[in-house]
Amino acid sequence: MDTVGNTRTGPRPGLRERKKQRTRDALLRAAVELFTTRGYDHTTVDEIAAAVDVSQRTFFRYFSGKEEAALALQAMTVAHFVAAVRARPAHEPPMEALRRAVLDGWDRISEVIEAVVPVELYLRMYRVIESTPVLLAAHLRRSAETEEELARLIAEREGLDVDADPRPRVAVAVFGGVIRVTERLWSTGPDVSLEAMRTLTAEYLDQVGPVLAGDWRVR
Amino acid sequence: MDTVGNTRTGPRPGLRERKKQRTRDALLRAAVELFTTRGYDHTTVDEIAAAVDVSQRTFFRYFSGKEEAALALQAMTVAHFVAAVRARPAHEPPMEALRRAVLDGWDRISEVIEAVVPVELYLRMYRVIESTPVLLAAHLRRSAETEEELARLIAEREGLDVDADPRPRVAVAVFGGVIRVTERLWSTGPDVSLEAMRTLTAEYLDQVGPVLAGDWRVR
DNA sequence: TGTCAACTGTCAGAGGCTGTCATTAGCCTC
DNA sequence: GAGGCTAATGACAGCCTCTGACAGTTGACA
Repeated sequence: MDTVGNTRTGPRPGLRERKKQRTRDALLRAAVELFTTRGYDHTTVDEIAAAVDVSQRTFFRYFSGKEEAALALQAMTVAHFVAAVRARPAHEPPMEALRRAVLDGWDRISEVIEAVVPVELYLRMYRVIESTPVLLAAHLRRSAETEEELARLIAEREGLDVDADPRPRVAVAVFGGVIRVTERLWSTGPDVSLEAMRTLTAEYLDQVGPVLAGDWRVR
Repeated sequence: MDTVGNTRTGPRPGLRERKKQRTRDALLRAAVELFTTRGYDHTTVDEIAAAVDVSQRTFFRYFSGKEEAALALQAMTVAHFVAAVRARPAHEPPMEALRRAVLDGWDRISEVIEAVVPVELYLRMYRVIESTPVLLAAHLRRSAETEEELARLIAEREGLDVDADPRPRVAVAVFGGVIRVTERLWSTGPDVSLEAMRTLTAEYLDQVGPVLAGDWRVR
């Protein structure tokens, strides 16, 4: 099964495969639905399984744990983001490529998510993640893994050795740091629209340069 | 009780307090000892409690969970780092203050840690954290909290409003991003000496400027 | 010294997660 | 289309983390 979970392509699979896909989708939907209404901590795996009329054991055959179910939607968008970076023209400077890839990602998010759940639900889940300590922690760890992948990707683009030249990892770390700030501000702020996320991201990325200039008091 | 755990100052406390401190230290030592030898996942709370001859319930009265015990040493050094930033002279530019505070932190780490466990054990524990998914996740979440605290601190230094001016948060995010890269490289690399950590940190922080310059191929 | 409050141990139980094994249900061949 | 093969599932049993409740113990302090 596709780890990321919802790539529907190729020839029509057999009944068995279709059934599995349906079960997984149903579990994911039920989980997100419950998480966003009752909260992550107040939702038990038994409840999720019961909502889909499946045994608890089966839930754990589709998801490595409660956590994975909660982060599955995120994983999908992240995968598309990485693909977008990979697709950027080679002549773009690294930071520029990363910047355009995220902003593009936010623009295309509906296409990716809507196949499984309404985007609105995805946005609500995003806030659950940000406000639930264990989920935030897991999310940050995954972000670290993504950063490693991106660093290798950037190094390749620029014809560098990731383990010899610090710049790819530093670039991605700087970028990732800013992205995480915007994620948190957006999810705790008043305007949770996609447009707000876009402008916030762009605005904050623009601040990296000024920040390095020593004296901030002169604006 | 002090959350960070091991600030021994002020007048000599009563027998009860001293006993509590001893129990906590013993639990922490036992935990770290077991984590670094058997590994975090293969150590149960029962084993830690048994090693100190205390009930499992008591362990949970001193630490909110297994995780907190594993990150307690880290928490101590982080607290000292934040204090160091606070102590930097006001005329230093933000990034400079942060940089000097970390490097200072590494220099003084023995003074902070040695009161509880040998530094060597601390360094080994550091690597356990970095190589244990759940611990790394928790560590990253705490780092995010620290960043928020630092952002407020920097904003205050510079006479800015954290919620109005993006720069404090961006600065800290950039800094934190680089620090985390060095942490990971160091803990997975061949040379785990303190000196290696110091030079790695300095070297990588120096790369932030160059990274933002567009064309990397011209070195 | 006796009372109070803090600390501890014991017990019971919820919830996440795993191994095992029997049963069910697609799939494929003859 | 009957039967064998194998993947998927359900049903337990059990480990581990963590919490609440209650009773026993031990410093602190008048």
